[in-house]
Amino acid sequence: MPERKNFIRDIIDDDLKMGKYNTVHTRFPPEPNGYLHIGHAKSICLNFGIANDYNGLCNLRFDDTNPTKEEVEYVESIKEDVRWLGFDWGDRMFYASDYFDQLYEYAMVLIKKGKAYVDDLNADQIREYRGTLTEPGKNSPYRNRTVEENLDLFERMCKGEFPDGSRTLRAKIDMVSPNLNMRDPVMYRILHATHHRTGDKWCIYPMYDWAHGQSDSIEGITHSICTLEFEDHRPLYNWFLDELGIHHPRQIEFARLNLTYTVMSKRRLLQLVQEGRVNGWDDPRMPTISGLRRRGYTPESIRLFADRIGVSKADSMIDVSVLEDCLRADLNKRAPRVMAVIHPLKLIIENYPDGVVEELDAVNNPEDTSMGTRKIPFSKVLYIEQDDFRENPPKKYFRLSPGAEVRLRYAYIIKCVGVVKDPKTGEIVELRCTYDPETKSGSPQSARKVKGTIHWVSPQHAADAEVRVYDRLFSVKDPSGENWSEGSRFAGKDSINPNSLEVVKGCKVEPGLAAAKPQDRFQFERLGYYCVDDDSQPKADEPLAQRPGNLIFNRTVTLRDTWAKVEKS
RNA sequence: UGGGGCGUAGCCAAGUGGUAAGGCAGCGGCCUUUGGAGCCGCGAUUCGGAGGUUCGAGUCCUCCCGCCCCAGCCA
Repeated sequence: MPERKNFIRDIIDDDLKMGKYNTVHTRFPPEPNGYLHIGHAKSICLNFGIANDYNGLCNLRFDDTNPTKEEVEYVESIKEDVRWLGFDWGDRMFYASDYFDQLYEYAMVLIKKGKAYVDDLNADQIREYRGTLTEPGKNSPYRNRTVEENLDLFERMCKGEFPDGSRTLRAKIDMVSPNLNMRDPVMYRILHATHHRTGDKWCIYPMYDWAHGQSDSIEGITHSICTLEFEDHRPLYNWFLDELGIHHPRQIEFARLNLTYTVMSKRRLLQLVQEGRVNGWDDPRMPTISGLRRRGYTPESIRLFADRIGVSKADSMIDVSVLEDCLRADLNKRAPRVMAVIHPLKLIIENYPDGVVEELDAVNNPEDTSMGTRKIPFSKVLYIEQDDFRENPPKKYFRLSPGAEVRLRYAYIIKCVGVVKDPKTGEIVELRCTYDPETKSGSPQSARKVKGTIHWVSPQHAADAEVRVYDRLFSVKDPSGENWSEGSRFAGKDSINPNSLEVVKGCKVEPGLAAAKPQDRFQFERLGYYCVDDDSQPKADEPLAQRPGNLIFNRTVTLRDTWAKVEKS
């Protein structure tokens, strides 16, 4: 299989060669406190991808050490997203909470070794004692309690004898270490909170730093891949593992993903949801996996993206165009072509007989002829895209204009012979055209050169649809740099794109689309890729055929539009 | 100004002492019944900078500059 080389694989190759490990076992360890986003997808593809390529295994583990922020809704969504992306954790779905008992035993080991102590300092005092980046910390007055006293106090913490925040269990390391993580980090805090899995069994909960490395160790992880900000924590994880004398995974850090015109922190995404900036975690404008899915992205396109962007330790900001191109590359090969008119303009073919309907042949996918052909109805009255007509065409405009000829895709060559306007508003309401009967698609005369080809739909046969035209959520490249503080109304500072969603009703799509189901993806010829939104789902008691006006498409991504570029310049 | 990282084209990213891959974006052209797709061509005398080692340096050494992360009882 094609392996993408990167520094992580180099390290693994080396470890394998040196015999440090003889298998590869990775894990994807999300905290169930929000929905997964495209940045997590990078990590998922990395971890599961490496496991696959090295014939190893990858676990799914929920790092659920903070019951105040975690919910089952999130664990369900995470499982769905990982599965949807195409990865399988087999029977290896774990929770850090599975290890709470073991972690407690490990803590006892450290206490008995004199390497951990119960501290009575409160949060503020701990901060004061910690020192700063440039000043050393100082020892807590409780640092030298006896093992017996620590054992007793820790057991009582666990039994619930003390209120939240009153005491902690701390590792006894080095209060003057230049690495703040080594200044006697907190291992346990008292939290009388109900955990989504362990209920009220515990009222002390392990800190991430205390749980993570040991969880990896317990699972026999060989390569613990995480993001850059944990680089400073590695010495601490190593210290715990060494003091405990247990299996030692190798931690490797990589740079997290940043994408232009969006944000990638769960905190910001949560804020967007809570402030009603978007319609939930799966809003098609969100960079969440569920949002991308609803938008019409495919798992293949996301995996391709992960592959293309690579992995390194350099902070980076990937242009969304890379993501969009991955999608186009995938959908171009697979999406059935279809004709749809989003902003209809009526067109009458004056010399076409009344009442006649022709069934024309159309190719379902020129990139894949095995997808066959279909029939589409053609008649005297048609709709075309408003943008495909200009009364005063600019230079190089290949479409329809007064006196000009254009090809109707799969049909005939027509010529515009008249423009009908609303006498009051001056708005163009109808085009009068003539067609050349000799130019029917496939006939010898149809080979005639015409500048442009446009798409169309026969309204008397068409299905009605609503189209949700999505654009980027933010209008600035790096919205994380904006002021997100409460009350700052960052939307008012032009950082949120006011046109990120345009709902267009009264669109006409070719008749076959009436049978489309949610999540089906199509290419609307000459426009872009669209997918059927979940809102199209008929009510439970409503037959699929009867959902007038309830066919909703999301614009996933536009086609490359070289004309748009030309016109702009 | 403590500690940990990172600097190769507009954005990513290969490169592991032997003469700068690839992708996206951009720009030309060809082709086309999607202004789609496809195809062809164009960009780094130079790798943050300056010195040094070497026959030879993006790769090794020294110094300097810039950017990111760390002072949660979050993860």
